[in-house]
Amino acid sequence: MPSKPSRRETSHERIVEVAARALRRKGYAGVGVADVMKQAGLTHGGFYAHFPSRDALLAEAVVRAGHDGAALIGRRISQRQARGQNALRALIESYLSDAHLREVESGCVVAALASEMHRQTPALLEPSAKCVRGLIAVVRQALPASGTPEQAMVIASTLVGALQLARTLGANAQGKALLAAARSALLAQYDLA
Amino acid sequence: MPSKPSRRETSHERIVEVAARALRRKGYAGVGVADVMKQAGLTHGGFYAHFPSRDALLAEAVVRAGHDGAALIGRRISQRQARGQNALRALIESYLSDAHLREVESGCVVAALASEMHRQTPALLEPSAKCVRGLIAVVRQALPASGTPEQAMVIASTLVGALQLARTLGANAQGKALLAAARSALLAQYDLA
DNA sequence: TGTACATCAGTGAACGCGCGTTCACTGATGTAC
DNA sequence: TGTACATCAGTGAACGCGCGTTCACTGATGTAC
Repeated sequence: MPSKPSRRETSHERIVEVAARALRRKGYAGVGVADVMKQAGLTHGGFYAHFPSRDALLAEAVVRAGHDGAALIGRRISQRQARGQNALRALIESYLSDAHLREVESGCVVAALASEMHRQTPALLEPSAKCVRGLIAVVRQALPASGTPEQAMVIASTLVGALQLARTLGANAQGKALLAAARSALLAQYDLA
Repeated sequence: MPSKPSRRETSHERIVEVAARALRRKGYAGVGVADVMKQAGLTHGGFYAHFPSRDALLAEAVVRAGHDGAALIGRRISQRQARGQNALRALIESYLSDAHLREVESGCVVAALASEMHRQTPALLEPSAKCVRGLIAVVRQALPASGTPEQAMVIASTLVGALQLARTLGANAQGKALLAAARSALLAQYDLA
């Protein structure tokens, strides 16, 4: 069993958690050392006792955001499955929900950052690409046994694209209409309507 | 007919063009005044004779990037149609081509910026959202007469998402495989395979 | 259990750099005659 | 067509601010006896 975490460990944890949220809300460039430390209840000077550089924090934050986002969606999917819903339908309706449209900072990191990922340095690109592969793997698991890896990639693309376009149009009628269109198209395509 | 543009006008034009490319290559935050002016063959001091602020340049650059990207894809589509290809197929194969995977700075601005758009100030969000609507309209026009606005939104989502995920995985086997999967899935769905 | 000391997480002032912005000045364009 | 002058685009130095990073110091945690 894990022993009680040290003061240092709990601080580290808190910093990464704050950064993982800031990352999704404001993008890679939007994560500031002083800001993150303040939100974690610390002063900026102590930062370098935890991380060698801002980039090192970002790398941890990407991984953390990936796990957190996946966990949130995972819980939503489980709830729906507990009510007897098919796995793929649960994924589609959770991912393309009005809630996820609004929850940028706690939602899927791929939807939050996809267009910025490819221009990051290798130290950030690698964990970011891992998040993309992770999302595709999640979709793959929700597919019926007959599902192919190619289908998983295409569904992941539609999920990410639809959420991003909807967020740009706004959490209003326009954005919600786009999400609804994507939901029903995907459900129809897999005979889940 | 338009008269010969003044020195001022050609400079302005050049600045916006450079900015529109920088915007797609490096994102909203990556467009620097000094950098853009230098690439346009000018010194940074002269910037404020052309624009009241960096934000004003960005607003023009978003619009310009939208037009430029659409024009490039438009030319590719026309070429394919001239060879007798169906409009929708031409769009899908142009947008999800290996060339577009690499051409970030001259390609579709929505794919280049979608995950950052929703966090911009209204002055930038508005033209950005217009780019999204423009892309959906382009898809709509490529659809057969029986096509619905909802179908256009979903196809646009898949195009944007697939290009972004492929770019994150890299312009290598992985990225190209994702693009190919999205291409054949969309073509199959509309009986164009 | 209590005291003395060593270790260590966190503080806050300071530094340097990059970037947006300003401004006095220069050199080129173009108009008047 | 040529000259004199006014206008205007562009130059480059300078300013202020924010941000990542450093560092000497403080106060809390925890160990030894």
